[in-house]
Amino acid sequence: MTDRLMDAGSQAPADLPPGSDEQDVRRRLLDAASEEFAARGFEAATVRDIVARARTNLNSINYHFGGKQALYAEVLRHQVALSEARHPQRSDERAEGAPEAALRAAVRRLVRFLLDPDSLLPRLYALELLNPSPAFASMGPGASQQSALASAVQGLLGPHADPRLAARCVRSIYSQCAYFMFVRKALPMVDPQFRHDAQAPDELTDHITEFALGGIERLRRDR
Amino acid sequence: MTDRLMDAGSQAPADLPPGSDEQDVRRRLLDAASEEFAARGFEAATVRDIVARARTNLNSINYHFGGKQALYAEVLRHQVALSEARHPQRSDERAEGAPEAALRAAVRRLVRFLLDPDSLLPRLYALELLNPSPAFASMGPGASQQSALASAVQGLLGPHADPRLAARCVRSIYSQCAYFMFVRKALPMVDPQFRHDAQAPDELTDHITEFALGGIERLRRDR
DNA sequence: CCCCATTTTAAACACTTGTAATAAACAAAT
DNA sequence: ATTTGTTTATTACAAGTGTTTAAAATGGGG
Repeated sequence: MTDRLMDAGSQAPADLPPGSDEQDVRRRLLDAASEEFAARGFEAATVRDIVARARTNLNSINYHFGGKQALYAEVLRHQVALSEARHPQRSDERAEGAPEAALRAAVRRLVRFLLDPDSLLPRLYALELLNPSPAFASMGPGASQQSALASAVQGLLGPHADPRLAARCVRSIYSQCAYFMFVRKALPMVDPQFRHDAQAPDELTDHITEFALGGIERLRRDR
Repeated sequence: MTDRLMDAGSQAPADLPPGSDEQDVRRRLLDAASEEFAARGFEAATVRDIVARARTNLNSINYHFGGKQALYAEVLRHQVALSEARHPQRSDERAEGAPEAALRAAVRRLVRFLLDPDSLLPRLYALELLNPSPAFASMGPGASQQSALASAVQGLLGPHADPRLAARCVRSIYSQCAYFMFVRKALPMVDPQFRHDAQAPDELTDHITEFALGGIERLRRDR
């Protein structure tokens, strides 16, 4: 009956000394589950595969997290935190400089995040977008990503622009980046000539930025 | 032992008279499976739910199609054929007229196809893109959709344009359309202000076309 | 040393899955 | 009317699922 959630206060302040004794299994479980969920999706991923990858027993998930669903929710939170640490909001994105630079910075951050081969979040996020689960709300559906884009677009369109036009432009840019989040796995089949080099993110950033600058400029003139 | 595939020659020429006697169950199965696969994905969809929806028995799938996978492959082919009938390649898309008109026509066709609420293909296609199955190749991964776009972009960029630039522009346009194919289900959560009216496709077409014309024009000047 | 809370194992459970085996119903032709 | 080939219906099965139960091990304070 001693729920795992209750001893967080009794042991949390002193569980680091033994080299992450308590956190060890939990961490391994979190990592293994992240990979399984990202690779196969929530339903297709099995608790047996997860515990095998984490080198622990079948009951661990229920003991440490309370079930498969709770583990999944924790995985989402964990990966969001991880990704936010790896792609911090840089200071120059909100800067007052040229709107073109702000747009380029926002696009670059988005592209790097979505193409980061070491992050499992884009895949998990894409799966959730295609098939939203109750845990989706906890990810704060990409609002932070689009906010930087929104202010840059606002700067380019001018303060008196139609907000709906601005929203459409933001979506036009965001969708070009998000595309790779969705088709990553099928990219060789649908876009065989796409090279996944180290410089791919920068080339992509340049193209999307220029394309967007042209599109925004034309729509601004059209009124 | 009498395989269903063998009597296609012996009964096919005379199975229509009794009001689609033979085709009836098969058709119902195909329709039910299309909806289940589109709603839940291949693995999550169960043969029991499918046969229940088709108002037939559990063995029908194995008898008429030979298994769940074969049924799925048939569903993909069926839906592709259905969609191609509903969205025929119009003659003015390849016309020699103004490249702007060609682009607008290609975008319009793409948007209408992807936003068609009565077609299950976009969902099935999105599922396959996110998680390609062996049956994915049989869909001819959207090549026909992008070819119209490609020729329009080519016409706008000029005959001496860098083919890689043209490919990037095509992808920029296609991704803006495909975005809705992926996020349709989560649209209320990620884009609450998007109205799914009857005129939504046309507004979308206009915006994407103008945005793309501006982007292409800028990239053409950039060289 | 021993008790006790915590954690780890291991086994079992109840349920669902796709498919195979088998039986029943049906329709048409001899 | 009976036989034959085809379709439908029912049942059974083996494998896999998440979860529960209960036993074993662990590791510090009394």
